[in-house]
Amino acid sequence: MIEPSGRRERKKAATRQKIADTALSLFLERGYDAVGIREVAAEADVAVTTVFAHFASKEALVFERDQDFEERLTRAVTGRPAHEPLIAALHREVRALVRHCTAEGSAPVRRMIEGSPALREYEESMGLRHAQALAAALAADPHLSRSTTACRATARFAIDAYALACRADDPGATVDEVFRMIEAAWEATAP
Amino acid sequence: MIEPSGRRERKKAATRQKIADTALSLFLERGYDAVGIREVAAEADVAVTTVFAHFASKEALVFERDQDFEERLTRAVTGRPAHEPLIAALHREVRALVRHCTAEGSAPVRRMIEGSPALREYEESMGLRHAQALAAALAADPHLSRSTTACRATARFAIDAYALACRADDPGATVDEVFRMIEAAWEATAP
DNA sequence: TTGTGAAATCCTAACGGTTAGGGCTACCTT
DNA sequence: AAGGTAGCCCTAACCGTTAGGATTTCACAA
Repeated sequence: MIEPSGRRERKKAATRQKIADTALSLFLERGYDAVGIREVAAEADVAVTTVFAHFASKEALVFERDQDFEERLTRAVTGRPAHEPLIAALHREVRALVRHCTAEGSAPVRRMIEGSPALREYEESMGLRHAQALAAALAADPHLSRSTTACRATARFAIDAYALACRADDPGATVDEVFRMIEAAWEATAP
Repeated sequence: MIEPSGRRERKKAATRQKIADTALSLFLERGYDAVGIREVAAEADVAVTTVFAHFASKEALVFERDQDFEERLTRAVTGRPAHEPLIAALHREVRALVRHCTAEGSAPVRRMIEGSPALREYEESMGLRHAQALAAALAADPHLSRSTTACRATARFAIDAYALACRADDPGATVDEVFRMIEAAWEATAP
């Protein structure tokens, strides 16, 4: 449990970042399917096994920030101001996440994801994991005495809102509309 | 566009069924990951390429009835009695589907699915496809003048209900509870 | 009946993601 | 300064999947 202090950690992080950057730029340049793992490794000047030491799969190279996403989502619940209603906090955070993923610079990445079934599928299954984490956060909140089922359903609904909005013509409006539905669903579970 | 009359169709269906049956029984016997496609093919006495002529992937061998599922779901909407409210019809159908998948004999299959990340992921992405089909059916219903977003969200919520219920301790109660939420969400979108 | 086209199947070889095995080097700790 | 180990490397392989092209089997019409 000791925190190793320095160079090794930095080098590891640098290697990871270099792999992710190299991969993304190759993917964007020539297409996700057209670039192989062996090629990514060669271009990043590491061994294939090193790539898989840092990323669990080829798809994971594209969703480097996965971890952040989940943390932001759960923190939006656990760390919200004492008086703020749950759904409002969730709504705000999901809106921010959607803005992030529909921002100017993200368009080519989004196009790439939509263009590859493997990536779409992977993104969905990430959403699943995030929904589970969120459901756990909801269930742990002492201010919300709701059933496990209500927590799980609400968590999935929130992820649905995100997924729908990222692909919608008007992402902002979509988030708002779906959250009006979620609000009603949540109210319906009040004890 | 001619309907070929008989033997060829029957033989093809028989081959398909034999492959699916062989695969499922091998998977249940020795574990999904421990059985390779080459082995399934050998045991079913067909070529590997024939397996893939009938099933798009190894996972698809397990979800043979995929097509039925989607049809039942959309038909529950498009074919409901003229007076029956949408959510009630959906609720009824999802409850039936859940009962089907939590029935006595399905337990080993469920266990196998839950035990393999690849299968869980595949099932989720099937759900996605079904949600899209369902959303299209909702959008096409002339009696429900709701926004595209409302239709898409409701479709995903319904699939969520199914997914949650299949894994819940009390599947029936879970379906009912989540559908109370969906009902409220749907009402909130009334024009 | 037989010839013809097409569908279903087969075989082989390969491709691409992924992992096991085992070894080397550089860093951290003591 | 020495030992231990984390991070990295190489090679060879496994497994799902597909391309290519040959072969069989059936449906249908001449």
